[in-house]
Amino acid sequence: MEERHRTRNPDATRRRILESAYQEVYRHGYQGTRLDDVLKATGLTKGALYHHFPNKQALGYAVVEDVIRGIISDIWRKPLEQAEDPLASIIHTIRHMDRLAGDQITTLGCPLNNLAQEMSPLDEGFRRRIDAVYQDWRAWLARALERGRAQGRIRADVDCEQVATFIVAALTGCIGIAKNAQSKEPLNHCGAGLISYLESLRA
Amino acid sequence: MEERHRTRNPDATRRRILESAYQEVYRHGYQGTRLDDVLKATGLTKGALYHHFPNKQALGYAVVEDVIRGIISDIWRKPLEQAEDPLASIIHTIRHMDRLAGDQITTLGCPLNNLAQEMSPLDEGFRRRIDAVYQDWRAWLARALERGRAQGRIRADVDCEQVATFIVAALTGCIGIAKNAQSKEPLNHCGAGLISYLESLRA
DNA sequence: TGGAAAACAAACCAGTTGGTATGTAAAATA
DNA sequence: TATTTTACATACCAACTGGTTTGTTTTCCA
Repeated sequence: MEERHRTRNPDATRRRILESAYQEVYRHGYQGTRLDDVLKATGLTKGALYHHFPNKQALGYAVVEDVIRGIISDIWRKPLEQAEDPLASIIHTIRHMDRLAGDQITTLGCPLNNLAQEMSPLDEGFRRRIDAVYQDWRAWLARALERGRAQGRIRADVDCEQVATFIVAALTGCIGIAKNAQSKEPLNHCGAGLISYLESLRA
Repeated sequence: MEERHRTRNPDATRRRILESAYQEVYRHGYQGTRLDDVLKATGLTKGALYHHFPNKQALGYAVVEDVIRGIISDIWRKPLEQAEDPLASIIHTIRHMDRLAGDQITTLGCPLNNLAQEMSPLDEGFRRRIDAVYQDWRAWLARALERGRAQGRIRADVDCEQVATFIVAALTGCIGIAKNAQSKEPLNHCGAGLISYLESLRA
């Protein structure tokens, strides 16, 4: 039986720090994130932070691996695995992106892409961890597309790996456009282009 | 007659600072850019910097308006205006992106997108200036597409504005993927998806 | 049950960084 | 030519920021 601690709960503390760090990084970027601000939102102090993480970099790495990866997974992995018509599922997710990913997607963009564009050229550790999430994301898409192709719903000549890469790229680009415009409209406007491309893959 | 000053040339000094600032911002982001580093590359000092720019923010704004805008214009504006077959011109530019935009495009990404993703949610002044460049870029593409449609080279049912937006988004996304992978391969791999979409617009 | 280890809090520190005050030589101007 | 203005250089500073040290209270375990 799991025992409930009222006064201390290190796992929950770690998660509180991580969640706050994620929000700060999402809003201000990694370099723009101040550890004092991360802590202010939790009510904790430096002692707690440096007990759970050796330094700011390790906290940033953990945000990628423990928070952002889970967010992408929630939106894409399960729906794709369970979908009867994979292509329809992909299109559905793109169409309802703002609802599925939260309002912040329009104003703050894709948290994975944000970190990728900021940190990939600066820190190889970040780059590798971010790339691992992208690889997972592409793999979930590619496997779903292959299933659709095996079902005969998708054209036989479609290169599923390439299409998966393009979907990730194009969708990321669309979200980025919406973020810069600070409006939902371009996300739908631009997503329509991606969807029309996807429709063209139908058998 | 333009007189050549050997000892002082404020316009050239301003441009040296701007060019160096562009490189630093391109490499480290705006928040990651240190004014001392910008100056180190020029051999100038704070006195020169703060004579030409009131503060770091104004320098950042000038990088968008005076440097990045020119780079995008060089790559897209003239080729599109002069192209006989606009769609072929677009595809050509995408195919030879690494040559046209320089090697840095693979390792450092799109300078406009970098700043957009970092600064749009943080600074309205940045956002507006970046958005103005995006609007120009889309307009150049949309006008070229309309010309192609009028020529009968592009399908009559194509929404040129929407396609232009999608091209910008998808290409930006492709460059971002290549940057995170730190390799040219995904740029071509991913650009192929965009090109196959563009081919489908042919009449 | 008592000592060790874990989980924090609080105060502090040194390096960094955008910005400023002051000085000075070259150009423009009157 | 005298004077003002421009175009910088130099030295300096206050605020910020990641990280450390020390102290205290729980929790674990032998």
